[in-house]
Amino acid sequence: MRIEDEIKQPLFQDEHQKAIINLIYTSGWLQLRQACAFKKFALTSPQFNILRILRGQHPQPATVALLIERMLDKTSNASRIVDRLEEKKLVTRIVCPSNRRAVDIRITPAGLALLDQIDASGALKAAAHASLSEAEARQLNELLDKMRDAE
Amino acid sequence: MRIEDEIKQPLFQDEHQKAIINLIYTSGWLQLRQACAFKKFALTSPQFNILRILRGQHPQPATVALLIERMLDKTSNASRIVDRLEEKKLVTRIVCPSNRRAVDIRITPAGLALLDQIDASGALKAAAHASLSEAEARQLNELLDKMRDAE
DNA sequence: CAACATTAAATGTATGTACATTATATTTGC
DNA sequence: GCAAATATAATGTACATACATTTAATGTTG
Repeated sequence: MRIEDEIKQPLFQDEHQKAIINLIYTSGWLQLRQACAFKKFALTSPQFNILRILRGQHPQPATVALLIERMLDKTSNASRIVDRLEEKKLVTRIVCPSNRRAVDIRITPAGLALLDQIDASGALKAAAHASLSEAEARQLNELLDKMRDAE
Repeated sequence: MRIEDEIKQPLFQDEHQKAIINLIYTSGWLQLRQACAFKKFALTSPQFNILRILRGQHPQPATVALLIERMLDKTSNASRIVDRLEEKKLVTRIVCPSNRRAVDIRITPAGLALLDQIDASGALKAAAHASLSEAEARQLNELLDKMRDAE
């Protein structure tokens, strides 16, 4: 369905304005689908993202600073998302011995097992393979990268 | 900059996965720019969106249900965003006389004046006219619309 | 080495999001 | 006409976001 019909706004100032609205709307649409997929595993999207970064580092630890650098939303509050993961025993937090200001965060075996389970469920694949061809997905990537080139 | 470099993840499962990540990342990037533009006017993005819908209705009122239908993020809690706008005297809330379950929400002259001020500042134009040509913006709109056609 | 600056994370506060529940008002069916 | 169903918004709770402030450790410089 065209964005005009989705949000019942028949007119936009121009194609750029429409693209902005469309982008934000489509991102929200996707994130809702993802959140729904994670819900079965009692995870939120940001929690999943942090777990995934930690798996990428495993068995090396990550600091909060590294998590922030790699997160999609750079300004979110990684400390408190790690709090939730720690409560669920999916990660551990240990003061870094070589720099006691930093904290080493590691994914636990339970965390790794949960990610495996999510991978196996195919929940993410379903959200990803919308109805674009590979060529169209590539074209979309190029346009988005270009869009962010503004200053 | 390519998404691989932005989030320092050199490899993706496939072009679709990458497009998903790229889309969510770019949407966040845009929303941050917009939020920054609104901050000068002491508004948040959802507050601005609701004010804009109310201006579209003016001088007719809108109900909460209508706001939800038109908002970009359909699941957000319109009631509480209207609370904030009411505190700032940018909107009024009056129980609808013909259906006392509903509430008529209207933008005030102060609200209209604020939107005019934001328009005049060109804050939104700057965020919108990223570095895409008109043809590219149109292509982006087509790809996004198509993407949402999944089931 | 002591005073100051910088770094790393945690915490505080206001706002927003997601979803369930509640409070009224209205409609519907008997 | 009244009980049950439905409609409409508000409220409660957990989590996340945005941004300022605080706490503590480490670096730097006179």
